[in-house]
Amino acid sequence: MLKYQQTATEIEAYIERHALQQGDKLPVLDQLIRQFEVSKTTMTKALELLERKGTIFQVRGSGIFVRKTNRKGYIELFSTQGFKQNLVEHDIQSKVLSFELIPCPEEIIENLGSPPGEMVYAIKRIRYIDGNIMCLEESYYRQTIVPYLNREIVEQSIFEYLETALGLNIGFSDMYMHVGKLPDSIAQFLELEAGDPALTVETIFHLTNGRPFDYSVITYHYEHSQFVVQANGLYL
Amino acid sequence: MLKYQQTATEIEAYIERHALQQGDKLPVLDQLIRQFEVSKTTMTKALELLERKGTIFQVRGSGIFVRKTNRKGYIELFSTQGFKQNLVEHDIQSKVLSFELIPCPEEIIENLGSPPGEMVYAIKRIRYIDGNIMCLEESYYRQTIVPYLNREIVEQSIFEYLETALGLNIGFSDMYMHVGKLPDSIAQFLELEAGDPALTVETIFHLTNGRPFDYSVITYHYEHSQFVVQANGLYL
DNA sequence: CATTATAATTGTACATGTACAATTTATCAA
DNA sequence: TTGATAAATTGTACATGTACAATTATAATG
Repeated sequence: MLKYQQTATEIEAYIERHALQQGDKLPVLDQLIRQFEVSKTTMTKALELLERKGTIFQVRGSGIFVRKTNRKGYIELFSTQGFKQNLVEHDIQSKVLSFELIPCPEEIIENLGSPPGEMVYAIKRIRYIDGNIMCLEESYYRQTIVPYLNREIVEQSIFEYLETALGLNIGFSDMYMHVGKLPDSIAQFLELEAGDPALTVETIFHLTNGRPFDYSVITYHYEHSQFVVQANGLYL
Repeated sequence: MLKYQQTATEIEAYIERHALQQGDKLPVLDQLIRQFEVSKTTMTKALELLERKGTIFQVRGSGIFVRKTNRKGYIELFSTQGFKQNLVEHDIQSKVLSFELIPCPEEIIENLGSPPGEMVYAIKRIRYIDGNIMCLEESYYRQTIVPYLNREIVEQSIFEYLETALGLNIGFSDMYMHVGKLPDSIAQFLELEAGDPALTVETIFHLTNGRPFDYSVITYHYEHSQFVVQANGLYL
């Protein structure tokens, strides 16, 4: 683990240990540097990371303050997959509806940039959050990049397997979101009525080297999912 | 404008000028440093900014590559307000339904952290994208921070006024999203039926110093809005 | 010709240091 | 007490430099 990531984790632990709340002030930068025994660069990067994550905000001339949402039960939309809720990890279960290795379907090719005839793992599963149906997920993994998957892995967290067991470096993703009426074919999986509202999120995941390896379509159960995003201005 | 922001803008111009496409390689770091005549720190920060923005991605040992979505017509969800679409700014119009200065309503107080009795500008407007109804927006601005607003400003871009005319520094925001069925009261503004699907986004905007100044609830027209987010892993 | 080992390329991590801008605190005048 | 002014505090911008890890290109080997 990189030093600035490690430092960020330690600062999070510090916040937790001291039970700091929204708006509470952290030690001054110089103090943090001495306290955690890192250089200014490293501390700055650690703080920047936490700022992007929404854990703190920094005010020049004033100090470094913790940032917390006061709402509970929201899913963090950008938790690099792996549905995390505010502070609390929740109980996520998966029921695998289908799992097969097939030639990449036409309509997926453009999203994954697959060469013709490439094989992909096609997985359909229902995901539960604390016992409630959260979403239906259909995902496609390029076998060229993910050489092996099995039903057991797919019942757990696929991404954790990719990162730890396969050592893949997940980089960035393009997400496309829209709202619409549920078609009957999907409604039945979510135990909802056709025509009910639904949020659909298509995501193309890339490795750090830019190669797309996973295309997924997630349809959320509108009653069992709400999202929080702690954003930082992009300016420019 | 800061040097690294300026540099980032110039690199964007470079990409545009050379008509670089998805996956095309930029000059190597050292070359960029010489070419744009900045230090390594500045160039790195500029590139990091563009990476967060989703304009490029960097691969160690390999190079810097441009990143572009191939889909058109999606609204960038995190364009620091000011609905921007992929590359193209679109024609945004606003119809002001109501504009008043009132004591902060009960249910808004907790979101804005207003002291009791504080006055807020309450604005309700419909926003059109290329002539189509995009969303209904209800927003509340604390008069303590935004001392003056008028109907004319509100018909244009409020945020631009805040930043340029008032010199406010917009920092970060908390967004809460959920999907549901339209109540009749809102459906009529969007020219939809009650029960139709809708995405509702509540946002609390803060200044760089952490003070919340704007709470807004936006209900999107499900047929005239879809969103793109180009995310970068957060790790940790 | 394919494979493996080696070297060159290229971006990232990290350290140190200077200057500065936004904020807060202290000081002083009215 | 109030309000302006100066000083101290504190984070950010920016420059330079070293070391290193991931990738790619090259050379050596069978």
